[in-house]
Amino acid sequence: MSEERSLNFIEEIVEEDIRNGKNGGRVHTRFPPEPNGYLHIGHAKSICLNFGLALKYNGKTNLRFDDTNPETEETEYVESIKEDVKWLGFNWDNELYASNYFDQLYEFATNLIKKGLAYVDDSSPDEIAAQKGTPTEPGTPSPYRERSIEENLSLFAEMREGKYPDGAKVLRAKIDLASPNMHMRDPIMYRIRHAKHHRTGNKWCIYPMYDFAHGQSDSIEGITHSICTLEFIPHRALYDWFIDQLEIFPSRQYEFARLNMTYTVMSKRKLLQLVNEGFVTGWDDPRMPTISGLRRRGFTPASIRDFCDRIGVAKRENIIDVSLLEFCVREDLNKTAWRRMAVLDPIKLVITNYEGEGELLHGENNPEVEGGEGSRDIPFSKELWIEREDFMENPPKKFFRLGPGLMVRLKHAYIVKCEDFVKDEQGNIIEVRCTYIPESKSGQDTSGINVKGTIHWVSVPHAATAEVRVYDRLFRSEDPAGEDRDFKELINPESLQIIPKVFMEPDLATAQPGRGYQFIRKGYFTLDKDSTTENLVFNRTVTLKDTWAKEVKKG
RNA sequence: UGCCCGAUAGUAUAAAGGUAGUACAACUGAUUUUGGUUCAGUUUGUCUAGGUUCGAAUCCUGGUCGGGCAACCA
Repeated sequence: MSEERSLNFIEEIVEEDIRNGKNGGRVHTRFPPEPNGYLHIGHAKSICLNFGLALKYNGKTNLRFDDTNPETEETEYVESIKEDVKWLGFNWDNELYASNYFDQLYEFATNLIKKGLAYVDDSSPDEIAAQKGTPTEPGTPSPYRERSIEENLSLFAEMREGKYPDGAKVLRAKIDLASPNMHMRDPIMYRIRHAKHHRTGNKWCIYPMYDFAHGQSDSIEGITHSICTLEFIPHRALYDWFIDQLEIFPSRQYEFARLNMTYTVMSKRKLLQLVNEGFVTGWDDPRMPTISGLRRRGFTPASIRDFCDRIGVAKRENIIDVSLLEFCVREDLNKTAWRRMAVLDPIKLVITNYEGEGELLHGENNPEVEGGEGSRDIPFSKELWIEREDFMENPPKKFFRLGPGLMVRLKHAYIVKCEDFVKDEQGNIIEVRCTYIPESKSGQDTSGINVKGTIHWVSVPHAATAEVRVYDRLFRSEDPAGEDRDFKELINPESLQIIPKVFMEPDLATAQPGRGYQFIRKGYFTLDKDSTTENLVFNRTVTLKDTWAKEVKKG
């Protein structure tokens, strides 16, 4: 039933390559995270693209950690990345590390030295920066640029042996100091870092730079389509140059525009700041755009995959409306979440003419599915909690809820009519008094009465309680990273609202972790990892679409 | 002032010289025991100026605007 979809520009390239028999029609991609932070929704776009291509064209995808900078990388990040990729629903063909190739990379570097295409430079970082010139002026040669091959070879070996301190020397490619592409002006290939690496330990004290690791790793793995983001476009010339000079498998690099989303920051650096400076509780704070944050918030893998599918892949800078993500998760949860009732901001409703102990009513788990996926019992009694906002002393014309003399249906129960209400000394409504229509019982209504509104409720004596965490967008600005101010000043102070005691139907006391629940009329919720059997904690994933709220706003 | 990308409704994304379409958002209305869902519909677009062509979002030229490029980060 899949409707014909047009190809994105990368799929077009891949199909063109297959048609031409390039690489024997083989398609091999890779997802290459640096293990220096947690994955976010922007990475999900790249993951879906890379793994999606392999799935679509019967190819393979490697998970390769780009771990060439021991100072920022940690095993914790490796583990979280693996968990997130798996959770999104993808299986990699090989788990690999750029650090696997350190020996090979060292050989490659030596080869270039032997060809007179690389040299050891003793210049300081400042001197090298100065030697690069500016975009409009050519660079100038380092005084060490013309060292002999033999000298370079032995110096480079000494660098590896640990004879020099950090920063004393680097290995540079000898390319073109006048190139209009700054990246071709004798880029650094290796630097000295006496740092322990999370995988190779203290074996190395020289580490390759991105440009001398990424393309070579692609090539070693036989990657056919190396897909990265737009900022690497100027690196492509270098990527190709190294492959040409080394005469190794010609992987090809293609660039697409990274994902940006409204009301969100997406750089790992900024997300790290939010974590380190305590603006959020961690990488998996449900307000974070990280995969782990979204998971904890209650987003489903299917909804994120669907989102990535809908946003498309192109080369133009973009900023996706976060409401699309919300739409995707609502669409998925609407079909899968079990319906339950919970009252977040309670007032009491007393049914004055209801006699007896109460009764057990029934509600199907999921009205979107044939058969409702079974049902649960809902205890009903004379005293109920209802939502404060479902009663108004002086309701406007189109208010289909409770008010003096107004009737509503209690979901899965009876129609009630408001007869009276009670206020406290401050004038707050604390109780609504109603009569019910005994013949209006849900499913066997013979009353003939039609009411416009239905509200949710929870029986007072039977109610379970839980903490509910209500989230709003983390930033007040549509483009927090794009404004002049520090993005942290734009944090929404109301991004988290904790409701310590919410009344809910007792069935929710046995809610299952990882399952989505729709609290009828209030939104989608899921159990938080802080939840215990004694103290339930729910996160609000997303609200329901609320056309009434819009109506109210308009006045 | 150099080089490199890019420009289609509010936001994204199609149309490979031949009817500018789709999704989200917004707005109407119908249905509804969730003001949810579903359904029907409406509004809104090819950066600009020339050129090629029977015909241009698409090809060519100039301009405008936006973004990127000078980490021992990736």
